[in-house]
Amino acid sequence: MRMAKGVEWALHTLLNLDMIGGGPVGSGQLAEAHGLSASYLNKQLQLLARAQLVVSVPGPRGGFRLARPLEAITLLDVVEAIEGGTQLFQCTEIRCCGKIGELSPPPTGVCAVNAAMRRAEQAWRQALADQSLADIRVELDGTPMVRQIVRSALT
Amino acid sequence: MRMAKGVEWALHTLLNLDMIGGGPVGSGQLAEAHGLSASYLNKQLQLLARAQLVVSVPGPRGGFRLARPLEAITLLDVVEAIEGGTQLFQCTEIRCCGKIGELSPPPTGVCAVNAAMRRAEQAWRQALADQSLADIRVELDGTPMVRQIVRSALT
DNA sequence: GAAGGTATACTCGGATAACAGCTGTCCGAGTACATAAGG
DNA sequence: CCTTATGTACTCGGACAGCTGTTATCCGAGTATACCTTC
Repeated sequence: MRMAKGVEWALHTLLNLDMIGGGPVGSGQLAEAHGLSASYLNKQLQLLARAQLVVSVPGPRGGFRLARPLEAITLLDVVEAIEGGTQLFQCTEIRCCGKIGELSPPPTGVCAVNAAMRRAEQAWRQALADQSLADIRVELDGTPMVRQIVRSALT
Repeated sequence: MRMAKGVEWALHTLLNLDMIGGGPVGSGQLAEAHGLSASYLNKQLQLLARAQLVVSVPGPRGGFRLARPLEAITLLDVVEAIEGGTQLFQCTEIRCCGKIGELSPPPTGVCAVNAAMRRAEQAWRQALADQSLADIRVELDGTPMVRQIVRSALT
């Protein structure tokens, strides 16, 4: 079980978009900034656009720009935009199959195993929702001249 | 991103092993209990045996039995036994690649994005570690005659 | 009748294919700009 | 000189292969049991 690489790409790219500020930036430039595949990064940016985290501008001088300030974008927003809203643990209801399933009466409540796993997953989602990209930007600002580097790399 | 199906199989199977109690049960019987593939469940049980959650008994009348009471088995134990101890978010250090990587000085601390994702993952692992299989058994005991059904299905 | 050896059947254990989803790439649709022609 | 039509180049957007990891299966190694032979 591993998170899609696109999540990492999206997070760094969103931070770069904020560092630049202003007009839209093409996926090609954003990819060169970190040595990524432009086409595949574009795919991830399309997912972010569908989730309304960025807005896409077609045509020359087009590209992507942030749809909201970083304060209004949580880690959960990005993860769900890239990965989709699916659950980590997907209950197959095997309690209803096989000999035990045949001998048991039709279950009424939620599977106890599923409930326990969802509780843990909920803690994860909550921790993701509690951190915004602005919080990460604060840590990044500790390193010197980040903004200048990003701006010179993306122009 | 989806958790391996084997985690669900392992959790239900561990609970069944406790309901039965006593002697070892073969993977074939455990698989029939929920209509699973015996060979593949056996693979998962081998992973549980390596993690010392169950002990395997070879030969006829052999099988698997719990190595510890359910109180001493957490959800995290099972997840890590099946999935391995790998992180959900694996940082590729793309901050060191591309134009930004070339222009930036060699980074000293941990990547801020990675740190934030690990914090959330830590919350998940903690929530998994806080729940033992005995807690799930308590919920299961609410449903009537679970033990009799499991025992009659596994004999 | 008892002891020992042997064959057997049943289990785990690991090595081997089949499938799905992530990863990466390509080409078409659409748009803003630049250019050139006409009034 | 200003306006307008047109061509062009650059962008997003979605459709198309490749590859890693999960899912599923099969066969060999090892052992307790049952049986048969022998004393």
